[in-house]
Amino acid sequence: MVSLKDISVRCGVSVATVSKALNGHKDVSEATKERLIKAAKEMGYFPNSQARALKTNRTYNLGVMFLDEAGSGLTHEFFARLLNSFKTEAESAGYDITFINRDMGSRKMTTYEHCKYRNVDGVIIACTDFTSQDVYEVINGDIPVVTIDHTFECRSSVLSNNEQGIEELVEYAYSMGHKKIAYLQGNKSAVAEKRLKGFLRSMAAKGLEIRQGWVLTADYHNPELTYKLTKKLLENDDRPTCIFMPDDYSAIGGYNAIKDMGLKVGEDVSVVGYDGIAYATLVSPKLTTYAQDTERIGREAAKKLIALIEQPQTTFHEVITVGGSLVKGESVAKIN
Amino acid sequence: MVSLKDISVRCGVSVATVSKALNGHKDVSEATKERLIKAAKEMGYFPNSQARALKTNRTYNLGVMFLDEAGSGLTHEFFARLLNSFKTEAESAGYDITFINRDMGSRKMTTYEHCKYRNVDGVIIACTDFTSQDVYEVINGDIPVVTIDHTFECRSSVLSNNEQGIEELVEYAYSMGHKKIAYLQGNKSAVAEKRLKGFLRSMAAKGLEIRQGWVLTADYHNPELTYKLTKKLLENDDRPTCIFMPDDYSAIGGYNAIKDMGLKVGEDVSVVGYDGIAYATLVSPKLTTYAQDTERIGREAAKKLIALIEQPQTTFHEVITVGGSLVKGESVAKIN
DNA sequence: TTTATTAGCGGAAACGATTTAGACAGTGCT
DNA sequence: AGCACTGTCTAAATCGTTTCCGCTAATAAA
Repeated sequence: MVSLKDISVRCGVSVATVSKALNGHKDVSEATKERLIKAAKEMGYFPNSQARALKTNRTYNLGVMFLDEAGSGLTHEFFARLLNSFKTEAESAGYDITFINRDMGSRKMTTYEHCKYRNVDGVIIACTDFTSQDVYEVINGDIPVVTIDHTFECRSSVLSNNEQGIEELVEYAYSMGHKKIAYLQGNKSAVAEKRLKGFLRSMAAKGLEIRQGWVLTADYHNPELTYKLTKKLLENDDRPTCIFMPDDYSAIGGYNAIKDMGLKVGEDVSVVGYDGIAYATLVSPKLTTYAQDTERIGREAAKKLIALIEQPQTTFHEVITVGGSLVKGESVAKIN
Repeated sequence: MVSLKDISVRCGVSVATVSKALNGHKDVSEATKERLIKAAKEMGYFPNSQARALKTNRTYNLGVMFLDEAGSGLTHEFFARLLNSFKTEAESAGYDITFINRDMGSRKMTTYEHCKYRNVDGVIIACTDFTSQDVYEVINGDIPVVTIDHTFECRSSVLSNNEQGIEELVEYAYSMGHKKIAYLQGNKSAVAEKRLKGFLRSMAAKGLEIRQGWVLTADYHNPELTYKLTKKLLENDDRPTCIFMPDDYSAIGGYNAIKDMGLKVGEDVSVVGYDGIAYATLVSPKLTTYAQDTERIGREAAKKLIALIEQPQTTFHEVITVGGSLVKGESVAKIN
C-alpha cells in the first residue's frame, strides 16, 4: 500500500507536509497542497486506518451491541431495519460498524473490554437485556453511548413512542366499536411497560373495563406462545372482540390460533399488532398495526452518537422520541 | 488503557519480554512468563488492536460484502441468518465483522479500496450482483475471498445445492400427482440458472411437458411481482396445478393472488417455495419448501475463509456444496 | 581451563500516521 | 539596519506492538 512517505519522496517534501496537505491544515501553501492531493489521487493513496487510529485514538468505528442469541438479533426485522438505517447514516459520516459481543476467540472478554480492544468511538445498544452486567459496564464506562428504547440517567436514548402508539391503537379499536379488548404484552422490559401503561391509561380514559385474565404476558417475537395465549383467551364463552398482540410477528401465531378455532380474523375476532413489519401488509387479512419508524430511529441514533463523539462539549444528553403511524389493515372489524 | 510498557515497568522487565510472554514465544522462562501473564490479567491488559495490526498487518477483521440497497441485505432473512452463523463462527476464531461498501463518508472509494483502508484479512461476498465492477475488483485483488452461491475461477465458494433442491421439489410434486407445473424464477443470477436447470432436467426426466408461458421470470424477494405473475398464470382456463415460487417470501404474494381469485392454496392450486424461512411454517396453509441450511452455509464460509487466511500455503480453493432438506407443508395437494 | 552452545532477556527499529516545536526566508515597520 | 511577524515547511517525537539481533551468563563439551 502506498503511504505518506511514498508521496513525500515522489514530491520532494516531508511526510509532515503531505499529512497536513491531505488533512486540510492551513500552514501549507495552496500550490503544494494541490500538487500533493493530486499525487495522492494518482498513486491511489488511502490512509492506513490503523496507523491513524493509533495516533489519534479515533477509529471511526461504532460498536453495535445487541442480544446475540439464536433466533434473535439479526433475524429480527425490527433490529435489521434499525441496523440498516443506523449503518447508512454512520457510513455517510465516515464510520464503520462493529458488532460488539463478548468472548472474542479464546480470550474471555466482556462487551466493554471488546469495545476497548477495538477502540470503538461510540456504542449503540439495542434489542438486548438492559439489566445485564454487560450493559451496566458499558453504560458506566467512558465511551459515548446511545440506547434504543431504554433510557439511562445521563445517557442519550432514542425511543419509539410506545405509549402513544398503543393509545392510538386503542382509540382506533374503540372507534370501530370494540369495548372488550384483551392485551398480550411482551416480555419484561421498558418497552413492554410503556406500552402497557399506554394501554391501561387509554382504556381507563374511555371508561373501558379491563377484565381479569385479559392482560397476559407473552413474549416478543414468539408466535408459538402467542398462539397458545390467544387460544386461551378465546376458549371462554365471554371472549374479547379484539386482541392486542405483542408484535406483528407474534400476531401470526394469533392468526393461526383464531383460524384453528374455526373463527375468522377481522370478522369474528379482531387483531391488532405492533411494529409495522413487511409481513403485516402481506398477510391476509392485512394486519392493523402501529408502524414504528425504524428508519428514523436508526438515523437519529447514529446522528446523536456521532454528535456525542465529535462535539462532546456542545452536545447534551437527551431522550429523542420518534413517532410512528397507525396502519389500518383489515384485521379489525367494525362492530356495534 | 494499560499497555505493555505499564506491565514492563511494574514487573521490571523489558517491553519485548512482556510481548513475547503474552504471545507464548519460547525464549522467555516459564517463571517470568507466568508472572507477566498474571500481572497482565491483574492490570486488565488488552492488546491494542490497532497497534498490533499496524505491525503485523493482520486486523482480525473480516469484510462482509452484500447488496446494500433499500429492502435488501440485512432485512433478507436468508442473508440475516447467513450473516449470523458466519459471525458466530468468525467470532469464535477471534475475528470481528466489518461491512464493506463503497463511499465511506466524503471520500469516494470502491469496495476494494474500503477493504484496503480497513485492512480486512478476508472478505465474504453474498447476496449481491456478482457481475458488478465492485465484485470484479475484489475477486481480482489480493485479499482472500469466499463467495456464496456463485463460483469464480480460482476462488473458493460455498453453494447451496440449488439444483438438487429443485429436483427434490419436482419429485415431491410429481409424487403428489402433479403434472402441470409452472415455474416462476428469480432474477438473473447463478442461483436462478442452477435452479432452472434443475427444474428443466427433472421435468424432462419425468417426461413432463414444459408449457409455453409457464416458465416466467419474477424476482427474488418480491411478493408484488409474484402476485401479478401468479394471477397471470391462473387466468387461463388451462392452468397449472402447481406453481413453483421464486422463494418463500415471494410465495406470500402467490398465496394472496390465489386467494384473491377465489381459489384455495393447497386445494385448488398447489404452491411450492424455496428457502425455508420462518414464515413458511407460520403461514396457513404451511408452505411446502426446500429449506436451505443457512446456518451451515455461513459456518462453512467462515471456516474456509479463515483457513485461507491462516494457512495460505496448505489451503486449496474449493467449491463447498451444502445440502438442504425438503419441508413438506400443506400447500401441495394430493391429486390424481 | 578454554571454547562452543544455549536459554533468557533487552535494545532498537519498524509499522504509518499526526502533531509540536522550531527553522528559515521574506515582508513590513520603525 | 534592526526588529517583529508571517507563511511555509521540516525534524522528531509519539501512539502500542512486534521482531530481529545482540548481549550476558550459565551450561555442556573439549
